[in-house]
Amino acid sequence: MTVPDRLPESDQRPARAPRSTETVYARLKQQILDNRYPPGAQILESEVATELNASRTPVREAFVRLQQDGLLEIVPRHGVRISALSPDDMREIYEVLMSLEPTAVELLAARRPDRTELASLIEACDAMEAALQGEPDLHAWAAADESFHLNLARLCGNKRLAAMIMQVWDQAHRARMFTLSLRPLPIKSTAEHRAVVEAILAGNCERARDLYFIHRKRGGHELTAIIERHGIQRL
Amino acid sequence: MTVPDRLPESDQRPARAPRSTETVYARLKQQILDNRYPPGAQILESEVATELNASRTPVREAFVRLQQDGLLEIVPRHGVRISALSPDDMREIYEVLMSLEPTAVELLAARRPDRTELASLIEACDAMEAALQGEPDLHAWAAADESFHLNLARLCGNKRLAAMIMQVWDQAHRARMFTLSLRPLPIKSTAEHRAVVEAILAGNCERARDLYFIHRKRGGHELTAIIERHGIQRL
DNA sequence: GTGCGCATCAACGTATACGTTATTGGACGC
DNA sequence: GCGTCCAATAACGTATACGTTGATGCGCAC
Repeated sequence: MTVPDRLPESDQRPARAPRSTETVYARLKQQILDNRYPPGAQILESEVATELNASRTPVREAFVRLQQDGLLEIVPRHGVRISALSPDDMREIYEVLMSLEPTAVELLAARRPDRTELASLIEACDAMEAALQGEPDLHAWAAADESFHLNLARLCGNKRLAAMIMQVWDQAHRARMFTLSLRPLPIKSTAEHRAVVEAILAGNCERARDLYFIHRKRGGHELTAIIERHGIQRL
Repeated sequence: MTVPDRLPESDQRPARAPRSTETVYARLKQQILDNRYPPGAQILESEVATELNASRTPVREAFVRLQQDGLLEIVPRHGVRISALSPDDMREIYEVLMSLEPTAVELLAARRPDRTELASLIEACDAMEAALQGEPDLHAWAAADESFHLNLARLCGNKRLAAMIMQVWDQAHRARMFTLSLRPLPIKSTAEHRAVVEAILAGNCERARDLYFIHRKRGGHELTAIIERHGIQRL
């Protein structure tokens, strides 16, 4: 162990060979989110390794990261199991989001951003509205919704907060996709997003926070209602 | 026929061999929190491996987990560097805690727990008060403080929320220890903890949440004031 | 037919080997 | 003297080998 006098400056390197671990992690995560590995599925290290043309070592490393992301569980000597969300898990996730996301909105609003800085949010609102014009395109709407929330997290100026929001957001991704066609048309939700952006632009932190909290709370209620109505136990 | 979950308490059956990865992770984490590896320090996989009598494989796995905990950074081809907290990191951490911990208090209060359920919190309050009687024992106080907050996270009934609180709490551990002797005697802080417990017992969710928020906010201000006053850039 | 026990095996957990890359020190030229 | 280039080396990233463990299936006893 050495303690350098100065921290090494973060110089940008020209080109860096992409690490296998990174590829495996990204692709596995994508496949889990896309439901290609359904919840409850058991996966073997060697299967993934051969499928992704890698050895078990980077696969294991990716598994460890995905476990901390809450997307799978490593069961010793049994391989890994893709996490399934119970209704109770959904409650937890929405409680966390109801805490973190309004805070993110408040922090963002307090910085008094102009329209330029909020471009990604405004575009997402536009895209949500466009997706509901005429024949509704629910997947386009969901993509815009996701973009809105991820950009909100990014813009809040707190990397830890952003990372935490994205983490639980990813955990709930499959559930959102699943309930997408079961919920009422998200017209109100779309309007709420727009209202939050306007409140931020108006510099009204309190209002932005409250609007967002209500939005999140309603979304959570809608989701849990669907889950209960359909008696879904695992997703 | 199902096998009992728990092994017999007598040591007739040897306990399941703990995995090396787990040991390495736990010991490394402890050493980082105890400041045995100071912030900014560069560590080599092979050093840790020989020191802990393990091979590089479990060490790498522990590194990956510790990186996601935010306690170190893996710099490709350069080993790992123990994370150093900037004043900005402290801001981030306290913003997160100011969001999550009041939520945890509110959730706990909403469950209307009795004194028995809150025993660990009450004991922590007692311990904090005891540590300030006569000659103040700051380390004992800090341990009780830590116990209070971790138990609060545990009791709130939301595992994800608890894990997130503990994660950032650990990140700030060294900073708290460092500033322990620089801050005023935590008499007020101790009283605030007690007040929160009383509000929870009284079933007053709003009050419990608000009290806690104020407590956390004051703690954050104290810490940042110390950091600024001493011109600390990295800790 | 049922249940217990042993053997076989599959998959993991860990160790180690190998190739790659970035750094460092020295030599050479200016 | 100083800067540049090259070679040696250290450390990582990945692959692979090895031992361990829990599971599965078959046979035998009852």
